This record gives sequence, C-alpha cells and structure tokens, in this order.
Amino acid sequence: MNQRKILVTAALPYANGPIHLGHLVEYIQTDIWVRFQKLRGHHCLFMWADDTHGTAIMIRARKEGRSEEEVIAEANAEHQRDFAGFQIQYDNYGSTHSDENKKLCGEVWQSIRDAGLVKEKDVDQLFDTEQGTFLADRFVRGTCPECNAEDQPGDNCSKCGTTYSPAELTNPVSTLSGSTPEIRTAKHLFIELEQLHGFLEDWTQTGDHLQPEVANYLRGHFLGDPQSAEGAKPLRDWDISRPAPYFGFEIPDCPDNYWYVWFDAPVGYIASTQQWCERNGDTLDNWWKNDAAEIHHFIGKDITYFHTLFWPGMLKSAGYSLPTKVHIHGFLTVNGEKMSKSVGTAFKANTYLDHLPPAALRYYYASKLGSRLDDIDLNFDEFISKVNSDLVGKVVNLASRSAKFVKDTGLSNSYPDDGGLFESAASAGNEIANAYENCDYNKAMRLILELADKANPFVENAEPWNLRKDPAKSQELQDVCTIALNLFRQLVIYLSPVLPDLAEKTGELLNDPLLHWDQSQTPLTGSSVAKFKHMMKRIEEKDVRAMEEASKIEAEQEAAQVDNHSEQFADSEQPMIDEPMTDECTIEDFMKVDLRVARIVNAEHVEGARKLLKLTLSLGGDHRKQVFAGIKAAYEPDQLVGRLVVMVANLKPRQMKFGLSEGMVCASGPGGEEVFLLTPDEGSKPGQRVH
RNA sequence: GGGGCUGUAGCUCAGUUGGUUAGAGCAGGGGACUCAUAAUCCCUUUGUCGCGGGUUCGAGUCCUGCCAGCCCUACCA
Repeated sequence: MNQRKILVTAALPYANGPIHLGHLVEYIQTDIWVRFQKLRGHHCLFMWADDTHGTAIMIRARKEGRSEEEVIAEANAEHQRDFAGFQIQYDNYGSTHSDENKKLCGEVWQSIRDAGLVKEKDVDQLFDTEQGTFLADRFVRGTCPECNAEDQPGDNCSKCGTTYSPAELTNPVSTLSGSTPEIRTAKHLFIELEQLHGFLEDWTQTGDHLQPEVANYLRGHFLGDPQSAEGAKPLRDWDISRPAPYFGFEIPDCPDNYWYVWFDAPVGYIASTQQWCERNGDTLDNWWKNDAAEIHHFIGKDITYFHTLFWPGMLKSAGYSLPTKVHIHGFLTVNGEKMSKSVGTAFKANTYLDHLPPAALRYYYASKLGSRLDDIDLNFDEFISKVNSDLVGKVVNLASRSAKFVKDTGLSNSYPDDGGLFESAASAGNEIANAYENCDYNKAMRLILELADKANPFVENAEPWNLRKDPAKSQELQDVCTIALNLFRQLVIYLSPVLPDLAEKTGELLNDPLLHWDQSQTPLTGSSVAKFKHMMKRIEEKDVRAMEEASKIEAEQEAAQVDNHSEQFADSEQPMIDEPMTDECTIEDFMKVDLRVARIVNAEHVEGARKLLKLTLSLGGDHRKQVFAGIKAAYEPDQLVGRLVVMVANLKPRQMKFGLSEGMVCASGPGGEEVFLLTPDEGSKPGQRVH
C-alpha cells in the first residue's frame, strides 16, 4: 500500500470555557479518523491548538483581574486534560497565541496585501467609554428600532426578526458596563473576497472537497450560480481588523489595529504544524506546500462559512495547499432536545468522566455518526443498551467466554478450520475501511457488529464448556477457543480506532500488540494467552443518573454565580412559583394572538359589578372595542382615560352579565388590588400590533 | 419570507443504477443453554415505506403538489 501523507485538524477549542459532550462529537470523530489512518499505515498528523484571541477572552480576563495569558494557559491545561481523558490523541497541541502563529499570520497577511485584496473602510461601531472598548454585536442590547421591543440583542430583534447594526438600536446599553455606548467611527481593513469569486466557485463546486449539501448551501447562500438566471452573487467584503483594545495580534502595517480572531485562528493550524516540524526535523512546506500531502479539516456546521470561503481564499492567496476535504458534522442534542447550559444538559467532559467510561461515549458516537450534517442525539436509554449489548454482550463476550479455557495451553499452532468465518470477516475489512475513510462510522459499526453476530453462534454450537469435560477433546477445545479468540481479535482491530483501550487490552491478553489493520487479515497462532480480566464494564443506569444529577447541580451553581453579579436586580422568585411557566409555544401560536396598542377613551364603573370596569378602547380611527376588565380594585376610571394599554384585539367576544366584552386588557399581578396594566413605551400609536 | 435536509416496524436506522414476498439491531413474546459482565443461542409478533397525484409492465427508490420535523439565513437567493 502506498503511504499517504495526511494532515488533519479539528476546530480549535476556544480558550474561554470547558469542553462539553457537544464538542466531543467532533473531537472523537476526528480522533477516530486519525487513528484509523495511522492504523492503516499512513503518515497522518493531527494538528491542533487552542483558539485564544478575541473580545470574549479579553473581557473575561478583565473581569477576573488577571492577564489574558493566565486565562488561556488555564484553559489549555484543562482542555488537554479532558482530551487525554477521552483518549483523544494529537501530534501537537499549540495555541493561536504563539510566536509561530504571529509570524505566519504576518506572512499570510503580506501575501494578501500583495495580491491587492485589502482595502480600508470606515465603520461605525459602538464604543463603551467606561470599559474603553469597542463593542462586538453580542455585547450590546437595546430597543429594536423597528418594533420598539426592549432589551434586544445587538444584531437582530428576537421579537420582530428585524436585523440591524447595534448602532441603530434606540437605547443601546453595553452589557459589559451597563453604560450607554457612543457611536465612534473607526478605520477597518477588509478583504475583498469577491476578487476570489471564480476560484471559490471552482473550489467549492468541484473536486469533492465538500459534502454535496455544503456545496449547495454555499452556492445558494453566498456564491450564487453563474449558470442560473440570477447569475453569480458578489461576495461581501470581510472585515478583518479590530481597533484597539483587542486581545490578538497587532497588524504590523496598521498600528493599533488587530487581526480579527477568525483571521489568526485557522492560521493556527499551520502554526501548530510548524511546532511539530521543528520538534521532528520536518519542514512546513512538506505538509502545507506539497501536492502529495492531504489536508483534512473536521468542523461543525456552524463555522462552515469561515472554513469553506475565507480559509481557502487565504490559503490560495498565501500560496499554501488547499484543503483536500472539509468534513462537516451536525450538532449534538440530548434526549431529543437542544443542549442547554441552564438545564444542565451541556454535560462537561470532566463531569462525564467522573461517572462513565470514555470508551462508551466513543462507541456510541461512532455508532451514530454518518458522513452527513445531520444532528445526532444522545439518548441515554439507547446509550446504555447499545454499549452493553453491542460491546459487552457481543464483542467482549467472545473473549470472556473462551479465553480462560486456553490460559494454560495458549492458541493452537495452526489455525483450525472455522468454516470460513475468519476469511469472510477478513474480506469484509475493505468495506469497513471504506466506511471509516468516508466518515460513515455508523456503517462501519454495523458491519463489525454483523461479524460479531456470526461469531457468537459459532461458540454456541462448538460448546467449549462441554469439550473441556472430556480430556480426549482437549485439542478440539484449544481449536475452538483459538477460533473464538481470533474472531474476537479481528473485531477488535476493526474497532480499535474507536476503542484504543480495548485494543491495548486485547494485545495484552493475546500477547501480541494490535498495531496494524493488516493484522485483521491473518489469524494469530501459537501465542500464549494471559489470564482473562474484565475489559469493559457494563454501564449502569445509576451512573448515568449520577452524571445527570452532578451536571444539574453544576448548572445551578453557575446560575447562582451569575445572580451574584447582578445583585442589584435580586428579584424574588415568587411570581414564577405562583405561576409556573406554561408549555413552550411556537411563533405561530403566538401570532394567533393579535395584541394591539389601544387608547382608553372612556372608562366607567358598572352598576352592580364588584370587580369590573367598563372600558372603551380605541384602535385609532373609528375602531372602538368595548371591554369589561376586572381592574376596579386597582384603578379609578379617571386615571385611566387617555392612557395607552395593550389589548388582545382578536379575542372571541364574550357575552357578560353587563354587556358584550370584545377583548382583554393586558396586565400582570395576582389580581385584586395588585393589578398592573401594561403600558407601551412613548411613541407607540393606537392600533399598532405588538409582536 | 427564502433555502437545505429529513420523514421506512414501538425505538435507532439500512435499503445500491426503479425489478420477486421491504430488511437489521434494540425493545416485546416463546423456548434452549449455563462457558460468559442476568451475558449467549434458536424461534417469533409488528409496516397505508408522511399524504395525494403522475411517469412506468413495475415506484420505498424518479417527477410533482401538499403536510410534519430539524437546521441555515448576510430582508439575500
């Protein structure tokens, strides 16, 4: 087999937080692929690093009163600890905050400059004068300029869906300091990606660098289709600089400006390789400027854009090799729901490892992962039954039911007739290898388990437990166990990219380390057999529950910490207890309710009514609604006339004792004297819909 | 609003270029075995292949229209 040179990366973990099971989908996927390639005898490197730059880390360091370097050093140690715990094996773990990266960024930058892709533009951005920093969109909240919804994110309104720039918000507030930011204009540098349009069109649409749905997505969303009636669409300029202060690398030819984190992060792949090369006497060009070397990136679908447009563009401009393939995966859901930090389903790697073995998750993910972008679900019932029945019940069982019979004799000196079992399983190796190669791990697992399902009946029929009772059949007993253990060993070789631990233990059991895929093609004979020890423990439900519980407690503790930061708003929990949250509703459900701003044009007592006031509401023009509202104990009619309220305007009219009520007025509070009418902010007009 | 993906047994999913009676694992039911981590083995129940049209000698598979779910979204296609 000719040896391939394969360089692999996974997305760089951000140094601002712990690793959770969602991240691990990708890292385990990558590790399996790398281990597979190495097992096949290829020269494969996994080059990885922490992503360390950006505003988030700068802010966090400030908050904690220490340097950014301290924050990222701590994260680096934690990350590497977690990866070791999950048996994720990389050849170098660097940091984007390294000298190598800084130098490489400079070189890439210069090439892009030389290619004439950089231009300057002024950008209006909000500036927090208290913190002395420009604010990224996510650090600004304010009132939506379109629908006046308050406390909306900096980039789009969660109520009406309008998108805007933070500078357009009506009452912008910095979430860092709580102060009102001001608009400042600053010079930014942009890369004119459109100049590379033809290249990107070609690279994304041909050559099998991307999964087909990704290529479609890029064409549909960004590139356009030159063949279609609309034609190609221009690519937007990419804002690549951030003014000081910013935690990152200062741009050499543009003092006081820094590369945006997404510029230096992927260069970190190259920088990490450089560190490895220096340590191993290799050269960078051998990997990054060599047509004979493949480059594979594993990423999540959320960062598709950066890795399939910007990154190839950068590489192309700087004269590096382009990715052979970008492998993109979906997200993790837990028991069918989105992971949630507050609910505690964003299980931390560390929390998992406190209660459960890494092999179980590695196998479970492998059995779920396909080559496409579908989300995968972590369902704990399935998790338990899959690991127990597939791995312990079927695979490991082969060894545990036969090894001890040959502890003293070892394996037979020649491989006995097994009716073609070993041979057919050996020839299945190609299909299994293809599945691994294509990231169809679920298919690989299925194929492997099929083999296990053939091996167990063999043992069943051969009845070694009966053979051992008859001394005359000792050779037959040894032969049967030799077959069972060889079939087991073969399965373990196939599984070893997923379960390195099991491979190692199997090597020890049979006194023959499992290091190469080809070992699956030839039976092992004459080897001694060690005393059998449990190779894998069954998963117990109580361990899963314990992990869930621990994670929940962590989530609560973190929430409590956040609360401490906002003591000034220490509101009681009582209202939520009195009226717990109702079931989730969809936007469609909500849109059924037509809420309108209305002006109370008349209010009067109703004779004979204990709680009711009769209100006449105007929706502007001639639109009048009569509403009976149970607010008599809380409001005097006089206070009400003229004011604006929010009403349910499309409520089915209801005949009441005192007349027809054509809607409801929105108010909070338990009732009685404690009723608080909702008031729209100044500027809203009767008849406007509330979204 | 637009785009993409998905919809096959209770659950998780296979179903190659359209071709006999639609499959596997798990779960369920019955039995066997006792070497093995209550593991294993044999037998077995279950399907309007989301719905409706169409193309075809023949459609789970191709076309089309709906419906549902998930994801994306740079008011952009």
